[in-house]
Amino acid sequence: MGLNVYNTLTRKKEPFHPIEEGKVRMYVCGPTVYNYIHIGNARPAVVFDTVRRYFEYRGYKVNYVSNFTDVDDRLINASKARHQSVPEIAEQFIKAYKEDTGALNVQPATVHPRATETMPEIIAFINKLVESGFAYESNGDVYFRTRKFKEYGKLSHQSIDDLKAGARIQIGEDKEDPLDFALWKAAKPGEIKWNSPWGDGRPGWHIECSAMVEKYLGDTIDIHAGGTDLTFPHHENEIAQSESLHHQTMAHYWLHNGHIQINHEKMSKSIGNVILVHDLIKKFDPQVVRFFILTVQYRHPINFSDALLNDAVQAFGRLKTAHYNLSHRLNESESAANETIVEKYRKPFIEAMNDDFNTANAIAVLFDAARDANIALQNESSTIEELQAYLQVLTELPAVLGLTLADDTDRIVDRDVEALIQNREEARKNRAFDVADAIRDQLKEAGIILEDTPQGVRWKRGNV
RNA sequence: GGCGGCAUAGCCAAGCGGUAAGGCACGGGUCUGCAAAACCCUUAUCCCCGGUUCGAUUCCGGGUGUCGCCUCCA
Repeated sequence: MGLNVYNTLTRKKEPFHPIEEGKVRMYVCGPTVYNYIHIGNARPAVVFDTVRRYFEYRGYKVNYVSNFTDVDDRLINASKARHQSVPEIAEQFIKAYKEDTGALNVQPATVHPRATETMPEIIAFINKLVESGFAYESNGDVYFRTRKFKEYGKLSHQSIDDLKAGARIQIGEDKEDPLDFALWKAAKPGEIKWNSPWGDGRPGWHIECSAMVEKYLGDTIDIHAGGTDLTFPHHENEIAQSESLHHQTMAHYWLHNGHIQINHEKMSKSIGNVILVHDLIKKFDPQVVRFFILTVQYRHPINFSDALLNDAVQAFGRLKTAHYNLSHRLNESESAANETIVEKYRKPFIEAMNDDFNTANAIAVLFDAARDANIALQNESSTIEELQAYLQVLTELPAVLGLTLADDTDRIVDRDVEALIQNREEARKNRAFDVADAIRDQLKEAGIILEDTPQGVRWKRGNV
């Protein structure tokens, strides 16, 4: 069975067929860089990074493009508030974005285009729309003639007349129709601006994505993705712009991730419940945050809370412990993994991911492997090849999800600790358990937890 | 008002025609000098009412609850 993906356009799961054999062209709408990213921004980054990793795992070459919106109203407002220029603010938060997503083990995109660096293409795009009658200039602004694009509403499955009720015209706008949207906005005095055939100004939000997709990926791409809220109007508008110009499908598959909620309600500034990644990863291991995000199918909403994250800490710890205990037992020994065992978990994992990237089920396979590994670990007759296979499974499969179970703590202990462990072993041999237990308590105070196993003492760092 | 998602054990979450994966927590047990880690066992009238079917958590209709988009918010 091949890969099936849920397509917002058709509201169905469809078999995935790339335009070009063995290659995937995908575009993911990126952030507006006027602040640190919140966990809602992190979800698409993590989810679609996982999609990308899975494609690569299956042998595809992925051209992954994700933009930075580095000029818009919010950046201009931030610029005024902070008395910094728009480029300065953008630069600062692009850097922060890379740090935060990097911590979540999100790989950099193949290309991260910026709106301000795509200006010639954006202006040319608008120009062609004006020439073909799909757009018109009005007092220095340029608007898209929405009704002229007959398929408008096909992505969000809304009829144009239903949409009309919700459309509004802002003060100062001069549209022919309330549904029309801005491609270019005339600069107000003092605002950052670029020269264009319609006077100084800056691009509207939707046009940058159309221009970037065209520039970096072509007229038709495989996958276009983003948060569910982007379905309308952002993606609908992108389709209108690109397809009225190119006369061909903009993207074959439209993927949208569900939102993150706090206490079962929307995370928003007005409610004051926004959680920044920047802050969250001070409290929780970023890997756990990524793991937690992936425990839920990407299209469904996720509720966030410390209690839920703490459960995830426990769950993820179980996986890490299994990996660590395998490594400890295998120590330095180099041996081939038993392929039959590896396949036993690889197969259901792939099956899960093939079903619209069902990471929840994929993670369940990881837990099955961990349990079986623990059993094998207790069984004295287990062969090195078998144990090596479990280690392989618990390395290879998590990596597809962007997770690493390998122990990353500092394994170097100072000589005093080393000596204490030795002393305790001596004491235990002599059945001087009070002495041994005292040493164990002492080390526990110092954050080192000892575990006795048939293969000798094993230690790990831990709090309490 | 238009469009859509969701409702499964104490909690989180898969499954989506043949009487329920996985995780966290709780309780009991095994192993251990004692622990730790681990393993085993235990825990579900799948929101309600109709319908289709030999059979429905799974499909259809209705209802209730809940979340969201229709405001350049991922």
